[in-house]
Amino acid sequence: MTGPDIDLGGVRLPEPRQLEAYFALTEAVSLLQHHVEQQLRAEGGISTVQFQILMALNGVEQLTMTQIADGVVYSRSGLTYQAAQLEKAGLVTRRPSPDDERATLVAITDRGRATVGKVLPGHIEVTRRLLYEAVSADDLDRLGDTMARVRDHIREEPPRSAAPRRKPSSKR
Amino acid sequence: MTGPDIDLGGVRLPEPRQLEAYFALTEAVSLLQHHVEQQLRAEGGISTVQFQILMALNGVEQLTMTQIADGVVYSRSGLTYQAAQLEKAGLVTRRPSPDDERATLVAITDRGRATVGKVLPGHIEVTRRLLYEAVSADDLDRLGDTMARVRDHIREEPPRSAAPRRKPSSKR
DNA sequence: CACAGATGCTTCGAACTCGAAGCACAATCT
DNA sequence: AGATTGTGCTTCGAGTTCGAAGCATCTGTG
Repeated sequence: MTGPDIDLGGVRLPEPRQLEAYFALTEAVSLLQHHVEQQLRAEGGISTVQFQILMALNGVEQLTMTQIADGVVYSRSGLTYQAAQLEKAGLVTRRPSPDDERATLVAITDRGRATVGKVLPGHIEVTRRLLYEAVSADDLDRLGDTMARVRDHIREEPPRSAAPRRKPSSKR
Repeated sequence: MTGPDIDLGGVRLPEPRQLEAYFALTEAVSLLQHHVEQQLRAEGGISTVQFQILMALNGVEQLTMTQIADGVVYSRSGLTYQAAQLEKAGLVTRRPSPDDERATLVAITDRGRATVGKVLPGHIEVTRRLLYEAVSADDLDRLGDTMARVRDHIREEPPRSAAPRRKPSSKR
């Protein structure tokens, strides 16, 4: 996996190709997300996070806050805030779990489902126009495979809250 | 999340493969950016945006706010805020352009360069561990090509909400 | 030159975000 | 059981973000 890197002043820099891939990746996704945000706000009055929460709830009966947070890359407190917003807008309901008094069960309402239905076409249209249109079906497949692998790889990362191994490891 | 033939509000969704690619893409990048954010904050006390701004300024002598904004996906007002933060921290300088009194010229300071140098190794390490490690050099090349194409494609998009090319109605 | 519109940036208000701290309930230990 | 530790979520404060509106300057046209 580790290609031949350039050693420069003790810092191993990745090859230009690697950097290029990384920058293109983050920039393209930023641009994509920006357009998506606009569309969701304009057509449904919701944010991307809210849309993601609604999508997570759409197929299932209900989820706890923790279960939602596991699916969405988001802070717990931020999720609390957004869940409150969604409840205020009548798109979800919240109630304490009967099994565990600490847990909050969140469920999507008919109105929430309606909002998803109203916003989804435009969302798909945007992604189609910006993403699918730019790459071949074949490349898109490969892209999906690669990013799924990256996603799983990062998910498997150990929590780095207490392991700052700060060692240049004198291998010179 | 649901079956193969998803129909919400009479909308036909793209192929599952396409959706999978899109979701994997956004999720993986979100996870990656989260880790990057942590590293930059911990080792250099700066945010991702600030890092991007510094990186944009690193090679050149100076840039206007607009030029920076063109490179970073970010709102103008947000850029003003962050530039003020960076100036307060002594990492950049700001001064009005001699050519155009409206324009603000931003330049990185030695201290700014030092911060970049301090933070870059860790940044590279994180991307290596999370991204490069998960995919083969070959796939990474392909990924870079694809995302560069997507980026350019989106950049070419007509600014649908930014440029009011049609406002002939009433006089004011 | 006058002046209307464009351009570059900042200010403003409101909304959003995060981590730390807090609260209440649950599980585990002795 | 009582005490201790863990878990699920919310609250809180500080900082960040955006778009709209505002200000100053520039440019094009007559």
